[in-house]
Amino acid sequence: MAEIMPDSAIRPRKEFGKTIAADITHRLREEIIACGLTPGEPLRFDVLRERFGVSFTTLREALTALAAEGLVDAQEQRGFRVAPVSRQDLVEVTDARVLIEVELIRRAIERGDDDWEIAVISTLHRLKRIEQRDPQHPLRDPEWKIAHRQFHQALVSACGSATLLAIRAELFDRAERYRHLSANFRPRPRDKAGEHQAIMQAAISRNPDLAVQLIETHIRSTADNVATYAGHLLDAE
Amino acid sequence: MAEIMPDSAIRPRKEFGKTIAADITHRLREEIIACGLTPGEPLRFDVLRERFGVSFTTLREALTALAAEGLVDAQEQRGFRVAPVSRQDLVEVTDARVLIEVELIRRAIERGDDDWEIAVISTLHRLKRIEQRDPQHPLRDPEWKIAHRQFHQALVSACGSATLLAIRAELFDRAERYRHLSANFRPRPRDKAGEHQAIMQAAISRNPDLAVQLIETHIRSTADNVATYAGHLLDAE
DNA sequence: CAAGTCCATATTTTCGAAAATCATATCGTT
DNA sequence: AACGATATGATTTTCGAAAATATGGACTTG
Repeated sequence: MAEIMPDSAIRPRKEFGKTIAADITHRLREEIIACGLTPGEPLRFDVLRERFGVSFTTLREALTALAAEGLVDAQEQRGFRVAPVSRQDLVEVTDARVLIEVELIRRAIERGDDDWEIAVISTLHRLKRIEQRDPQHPLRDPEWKIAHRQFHQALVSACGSATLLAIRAELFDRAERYRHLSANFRPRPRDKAGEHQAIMQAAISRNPDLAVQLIETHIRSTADNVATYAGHLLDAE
Repeated sequence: MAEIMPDSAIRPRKEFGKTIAADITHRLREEIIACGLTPGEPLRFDVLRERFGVSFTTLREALTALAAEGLVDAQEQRGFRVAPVSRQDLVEVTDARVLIEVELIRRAIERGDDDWEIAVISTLHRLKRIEQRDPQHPLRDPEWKIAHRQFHQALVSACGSATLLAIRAELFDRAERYRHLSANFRPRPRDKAGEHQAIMQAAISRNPDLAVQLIETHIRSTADNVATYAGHLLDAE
């Protein structure tokens, strides 16, 4: 009973954005990234309308925006569906991330000022504190996810290019969905805390070559993990 | 009289996409790229509605999609406007294009097969034929624009990453808008035909280092040209 | 039995009215 | 006159009904 009750009854209309459409976009994005909606699953208006308590039009706007981000697949005249996953797509996202993130970390190390250093250090600090709380399943902890995202965001924030940062953010979201996909099957997270610490130190000590190498390894090994433990989900489509 | 008449009276409803929204998105995109709409100009629903003969909702969907592409600026609760231009943005777009296009041309040269070679050669051939027709103002010729776009697209098409190709396409559009911006003030186009020919030959003869160098020069010199001849428009904002 | 056609239903897409929000002008107060 | 509050008009945003399109099943035909 309570599950079927529309959100509008228990939730304020606008949480994240100033418009309902922006709000729904945000909530749908989070849900797709967290694999609360299965990759490839059709996104029917009736269902979503009931769920979020908004109109056709507003939903359409949100879905259109997410389609542009690559999290939703728009099939003209045949509706929308959650973007499918595949080995090929995982490889593409991983390669694109490495290409861009490597460049951005170089620029950030070159240009970063005191504020940047402080942001990197403090976001890592918060991430570590949250990790102590529940070292088992970090991806299930919304706060860990936010802190993790903010640490990686802080690392490259001083790169000087809003354009590349926006592209990076989209790719990060798409990669995070794959991490969630494999989270249930992964035996135990590897030593991420140590990796983050090493990346932070390479960045703060202005060692671009080391930072780049650590970041690339970080991204690729995460993707390898996904391919290993969620392989059956990637081939099924 | 005839100018004020809505498009719906003289134009089929759907030209490019299967849905009206996709169609409007396409037409608005072309118009923004061609600077038929001034950078920074507010995009009022009443005006666009009259012009394109569609409803609020459909327009909103198109504008949302273009906002995700970076051609439109969405100001929540205060409508949309054509994305502003600036020196900073031009530099960012140029740098991002170089970063990505250089990588893609390398991959394409490595992986391209016979079909790729044929596509590169034939798109260049068509571009040259069109250039002979009207060597004065290529950017004003819609066919030249399409051929030019298709040649550059063909060059990287064999890179193997749909993800990076999509990002590249967005950046290409944003850069093309800057070319249009300066087109009216540029005294005379430099030897683009020769540059394209050289790039084609470097690609077909599988010389990645040369191709990369030529592409980077091609992109940067075009951007420099824009900065020179449209400088007054970039500072004004 | 395969393949095509037509119809009924499910679903998406589009529309214009209505609600919400913002921008501007007006007025009153200090 | 300067400032803040408030009302008014302009504009965006949201909604649910209506139109358009796709889907699946029953029926015919070769």
